[in-house]
Amino acid sequence: MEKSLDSELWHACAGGMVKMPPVSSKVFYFPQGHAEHASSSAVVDFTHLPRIPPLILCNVTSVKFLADPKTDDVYAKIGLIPNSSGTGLDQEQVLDDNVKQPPVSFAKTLTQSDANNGGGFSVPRYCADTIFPRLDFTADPPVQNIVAKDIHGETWKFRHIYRGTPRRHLLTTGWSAFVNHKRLMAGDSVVFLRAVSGDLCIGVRRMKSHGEMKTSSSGWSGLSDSCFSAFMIKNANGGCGSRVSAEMVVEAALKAASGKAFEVLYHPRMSTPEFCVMAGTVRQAMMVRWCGGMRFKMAFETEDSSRISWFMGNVSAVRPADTIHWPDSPWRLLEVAWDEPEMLQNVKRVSPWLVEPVSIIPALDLSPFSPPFKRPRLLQPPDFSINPNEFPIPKFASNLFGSRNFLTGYHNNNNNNVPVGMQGARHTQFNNSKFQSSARPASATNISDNNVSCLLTMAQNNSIKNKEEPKVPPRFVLFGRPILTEQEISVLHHEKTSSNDCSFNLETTRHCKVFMEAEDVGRTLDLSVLRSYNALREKLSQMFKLENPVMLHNVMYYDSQGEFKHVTDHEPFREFARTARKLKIQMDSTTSRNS
Amino acid sequence: MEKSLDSELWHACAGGMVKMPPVSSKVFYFPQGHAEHASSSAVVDFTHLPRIPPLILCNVTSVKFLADPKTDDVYAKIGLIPNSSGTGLDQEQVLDDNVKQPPVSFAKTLTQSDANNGGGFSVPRYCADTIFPRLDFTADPPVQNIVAKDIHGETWKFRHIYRGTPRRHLLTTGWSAFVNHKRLMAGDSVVFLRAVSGDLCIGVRRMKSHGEMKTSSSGWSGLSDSCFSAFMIKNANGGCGSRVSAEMVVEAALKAASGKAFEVLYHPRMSTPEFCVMAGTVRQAMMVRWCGGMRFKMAFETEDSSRISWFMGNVSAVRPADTIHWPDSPWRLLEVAWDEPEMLQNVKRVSPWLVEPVSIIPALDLSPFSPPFKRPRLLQPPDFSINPNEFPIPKFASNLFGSRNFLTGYHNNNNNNVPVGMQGARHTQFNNSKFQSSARPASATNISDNNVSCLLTMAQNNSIKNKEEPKVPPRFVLFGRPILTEQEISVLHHEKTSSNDCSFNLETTRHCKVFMEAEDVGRTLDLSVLRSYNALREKLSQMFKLENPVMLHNVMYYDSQGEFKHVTDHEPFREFARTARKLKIQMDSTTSRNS
DNA sequence: CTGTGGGCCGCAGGCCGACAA
DNA sequence: TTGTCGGCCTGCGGCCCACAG
Repeated sequence: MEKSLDSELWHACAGGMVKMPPVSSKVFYFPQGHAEHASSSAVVDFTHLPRIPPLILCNVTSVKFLADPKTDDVYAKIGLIPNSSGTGLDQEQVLDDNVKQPPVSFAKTLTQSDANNGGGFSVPRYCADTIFPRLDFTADPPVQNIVAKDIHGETWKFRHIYRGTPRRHLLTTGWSAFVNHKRLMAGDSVVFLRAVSGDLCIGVRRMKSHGEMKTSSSGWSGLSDSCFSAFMIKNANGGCGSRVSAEMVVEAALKAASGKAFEVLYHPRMSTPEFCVMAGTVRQAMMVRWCGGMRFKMAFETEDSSRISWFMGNVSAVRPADTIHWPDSPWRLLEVAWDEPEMLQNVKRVSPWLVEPVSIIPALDLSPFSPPFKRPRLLQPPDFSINPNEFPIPKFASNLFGSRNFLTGYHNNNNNNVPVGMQGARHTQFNNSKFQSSARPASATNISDNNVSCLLTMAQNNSIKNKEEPKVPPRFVLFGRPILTEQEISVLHHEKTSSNDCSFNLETTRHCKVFMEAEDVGRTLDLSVLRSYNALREKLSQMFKLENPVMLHNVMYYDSQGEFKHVTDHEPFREFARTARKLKIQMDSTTSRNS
Repeated sequence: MEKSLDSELWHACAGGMVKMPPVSSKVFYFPQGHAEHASSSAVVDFTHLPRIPPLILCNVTSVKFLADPKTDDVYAKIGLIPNSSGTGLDQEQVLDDNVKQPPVSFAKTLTQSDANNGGGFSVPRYCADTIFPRLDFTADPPVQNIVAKDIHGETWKFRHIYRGTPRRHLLTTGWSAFVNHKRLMAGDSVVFLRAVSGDLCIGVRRMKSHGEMKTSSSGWSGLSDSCFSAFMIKNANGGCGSRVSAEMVVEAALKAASGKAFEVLYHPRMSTPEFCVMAGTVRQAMMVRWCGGMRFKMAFETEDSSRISWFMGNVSAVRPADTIHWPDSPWRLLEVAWDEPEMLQNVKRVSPWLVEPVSIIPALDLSPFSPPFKRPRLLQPPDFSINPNEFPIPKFASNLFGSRNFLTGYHNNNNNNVPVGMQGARHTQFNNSKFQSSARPASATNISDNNVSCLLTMAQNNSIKNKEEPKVPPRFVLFGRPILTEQEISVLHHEKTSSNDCSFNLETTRHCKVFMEAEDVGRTLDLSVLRSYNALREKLSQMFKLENPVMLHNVMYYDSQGEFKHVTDHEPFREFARTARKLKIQMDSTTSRNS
């Protein structure tokens, strides 16, 4: 029943930043992080429990790669046993596993055209050339049927054709069925992968929901606060039972504290930091003498999961995240001030092993443009005392690593308090000198109302655009859903708030497809052919079978650039119709509803 | 959030046999019945709990009529508080509530054509005439939009048109949306109802799944064993969380036993008997000196939920259903042998208040034609001892009811072991003296073939004629009802007792209209135009789509004068056709049934 | 090279009368 | 009286090319 799925495809779906600890390796388990990860909006309450150490060294006994049967959401079940003997592989011993090349894969974020019900998928040439079976180009047109397995091992057939002027690769027949079955939307990604077995695989990566924008005003998916979790639970309610509950956290933490074997579930795409971290990684990070003002960089996945981006900031304080319950925990030990604070509003604290010190020069010299962190914090005692019983690593013991550590050379060149905390093989391509030369504080963007701000992504060339969200009454804000399961379709019903007022939540997926309550599933509203605001009113009136054209109180949408827009009859409507990605419409139908 | 829904529509959806106790009335709560009702295939386990009385007198503090938002499955939430003071209304005080006429409603089981995505719904004329708003027949075609509210108050709009050749009423536009939204299939029923407010309502009654037929080989839905429940749970699995769980039962039972207020959920369409029964009903039933061999009848809902039918049987034993856990419980006290055992295979035991003794004459006097029940059983100890603490009603204490009891006179006249156990308001129109005066053994009609006989009642003018049943094996005895209400007119069904043998119960009302089983409801058999016995045979054969003319073993009827007649091909048929009021026909169709 | 728009075609949804049960 | 069938029409899904960025 619970068979570990294909690890290659699993990792491709999980994203580039996810590295699962190998079996037999040593990790630190963080109950705090586990609680954060739990899909319960209520904070997991440890107060009534016996004291639990903030981090527990464990051996990894098993790792199962799993996926939600409905949503294809990947997650892992990790078997752990608290390690008192010190056996097990430390990080450097298992590098080979991590270093081995992943199989060739290609991820593409779906465009409107890919995701709309029009039919086809535009295959990037690189993907067709390197991953798909070779076409016979002597045929006219060159065409073949390809078969791809999804994460569950289900096979999907697609017609792959090379046609059009100019010629391009397309998936036609079969694609629409895949999109509908997986309920993909523009913005989601598909991953094609040629497994080492030779099988072609296809995976799904959901967009980090639009709802996230509203809740967190962050388009970033890397780290985020627990308010995210609240959203995702609600979202996953109708779904599987595989989410992490508060009870599971408590159970795991108690077992860990008492030395018993336990299991944890980890959802790599849930936007909370890993809570089972390779022991070596943590140890290295904690060898750094963290102090206020230190400059660092940290990797985040871009919104479309296609790339990794680095953000920079300064440590503004070093102190435990929860001084009451976890006074001696290194979890989220660092309070940080980002160079681009608007982008990462919800990331106030990070754990040391997630960041990498970059600055040779102490941060005290920052220019007036830098974010206003509090100087007094810099003067707080910079050394954070860790209970040596739990964390028996000397703070300045880089020499301990000796020549076995691939970072040694780097260390030796920077031994004047220089923080070092790289993790895994991920950053080997980094050219430090280059990075540091370009690292400078960004200008601080002042945001007046932080309840309604939105931040978006994300440009071609790794540059970040920031857009502020207009202030609107919250009831009109569309709370997007990343996925519509069969169950959820009817959740997306219209809500009759009063006798004369209907609020419809519509989601345009793709181009013009509108998901509505069950009876109207699949009905399409072709925004693109509508030339005017009034045309929209009439069209909606038709669709909902209202006797008179609806009064639209409010139409708001996110366009393809992630810009939040408010539509009125005075605005250029065509632009709306062309670019709307998600919208919410507040209708006033004083007439009763047909059908 | 949890607002009680429209009671009229709720009752229409729940079915004709469901009577909810009014607020302030007194009921007996049966933990055993509650456990049976629980949607858990695992038996609720009371063994580890403190002893709980088998029945607990409670006051009804609230009744909320609810429906599952997804499936429209109706259920009630009943607030109860154990009654120690004896306050609250007893049954007879609330008769008025029960007696009031239900609003006019019509249920139709969906045909393939109705449930197709082809589009429309064929409206039976009766429904269109009596329930829908009147069409303007001067228009061509006559057409209107009708609006109906579902159980949640949502409005649905349908185009109602009168067209086709020959003309018929149809619902077109809007119907498909309704079918899809409610996920209706052929075999499910819709209920149209004209509320007292004047609103048109539309409700849904799901088929008691196909599986049931196989599981139980019973088309009846009234009472059934728990094997039904197991199936229905499975059916409802995807549904709401409002089902009754074992935990809820335990909680309710504990609270009830300790005198605390509690709430129960009751799903009327789950095919388990009510476990909150009007106190008066239970008391009356328990005043009967139940003993083996007693003859009774019991009402069941027909498969299509459209009508109520009566089955007869004999009490084969009187003893608690669960001698170990509930040794002194009246719940399912009677072990019964049905006249038509194949029909009710799963109903082995019933509670006394669900059945009604029918025979005036002690079963000992039955003629040799009578069914061969075992004499020894009659000699078993007939008195069932009930713990007086829990059930403080003397067995022969009709005097306790005093003048408040409408049955008192009747009791007094029949104190020689005569079973009496009338229930509810159903029989209030019974005129006892009249009944008794006319009660005499009918001349035993000697029937050569005792496999086929029939008997009926009836009269024009509210007078009741009592006819003794011919002595025939009980399985073929149809027991008519003293009064035909408008509802009851179409009580009919056909029972396929074996592969080659169909037995049809037909009831003619008024002149010549014959209603038949679900698929044929409303089909008329115009007796008056039939000139011969053979014509009847052919006609019936047509109606039931039999390949050959049916063999009529027996046709018997009461005419408008209440005379009992036996029709053969030698009898004057025309007279039969003109005067028959009720009849039963036993067919022999050696040919198998079409369609 | 690849995203988007529009044309076009086939099919399913849905309304109809014919016909027979 | 009403269930089912086949016809017919419309609108949507889906495949195609043109064109532009």
